[in-house]
Amino acid sequence: MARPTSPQLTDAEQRIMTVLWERGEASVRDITDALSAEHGLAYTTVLTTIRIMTDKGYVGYRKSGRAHIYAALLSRDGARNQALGSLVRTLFGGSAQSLAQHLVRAEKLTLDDIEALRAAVLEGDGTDRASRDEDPDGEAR
Amino acid sequence: MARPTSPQLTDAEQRIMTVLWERGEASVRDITDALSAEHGLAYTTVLTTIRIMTDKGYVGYRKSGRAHIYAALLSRDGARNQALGSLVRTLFGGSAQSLAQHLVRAEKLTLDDIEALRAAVLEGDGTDRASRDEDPDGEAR
DNA sequence: CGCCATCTACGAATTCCTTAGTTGATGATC
DNA sequence: GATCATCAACTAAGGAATTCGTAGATGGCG
Repeated sequence: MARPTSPQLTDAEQRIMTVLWERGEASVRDITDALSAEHGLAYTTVLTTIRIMTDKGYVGYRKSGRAHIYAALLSRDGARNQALGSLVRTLFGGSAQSLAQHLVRAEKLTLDDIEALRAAVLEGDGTDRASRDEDPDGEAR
Repeated sequence: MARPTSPQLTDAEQRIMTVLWERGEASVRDITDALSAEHGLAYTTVLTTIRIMTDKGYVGYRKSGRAHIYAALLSRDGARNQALGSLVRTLFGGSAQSLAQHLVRAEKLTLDDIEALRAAVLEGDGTDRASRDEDPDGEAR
């Protein structure tokens, strides 16, 4: 009767995932170094967090000598879908359109941005979608 | 050295906030009844949660007889900005445009939706923005 | 006026998250 | 081959979040 396990990535998990998504693979040392710029985390802190992420099935690893080389098992696109879906559901009544309107009202989207959106939807309206190069994601396993 | 206080609304807080935003005002009994459909929460659970929210300054109340009538001190728009900003920062490299492109690729935005966005940005490009009736928010205190 | 229902306040129990230290194994270096 | 550095595993600690029970106050009704 306590807090249930979050279905979302926690902050610490998010930080590590971002590094993995950017690099494809990384050792705990790599991650610790990459995060040391902004967050001065101890090596063991990263190690513990990534062990939990392994338990949760978020990351996998292969052995390279004594070290483990980790890689994301969740795609960035999947995480984006998950997070966006949750946000749309809880704060925007389930309407992605409502979210987009909010971005416009908050002036986070310019007219040029919207033109680019239209170009994207017109280009990808056929049978082949998700084959664009706008943002090189898709490194799911 | 522990988890820092979340700057975001937690799940339980989010649920209650939604009720308050929809109703404007509500007693603990009202909220408990409203949430009983989906979540079978005990009266005291809601009471405790809303007490914490009061401590955090998220909600205020007025006394009505023996009961407290609560109201949100955070606007839904403010919460949306906060949550969206955080999401864009962590998962979309700070680019709202990138988020919007993701919605298009995931087919969450139709061409009509995008046309509506353009209409909105064209309409509200002057000095008067946030005076639209698309979505009746804005019930900040 | 006394009883009952309802409300708030307080705190307990539990799980989770975050951070980090200690320990034992393992590979490299000399 | 012995020592030293590095790595994973285990342990620990403390605060946050979520849930709900108990107790005291208070207002309504007979």
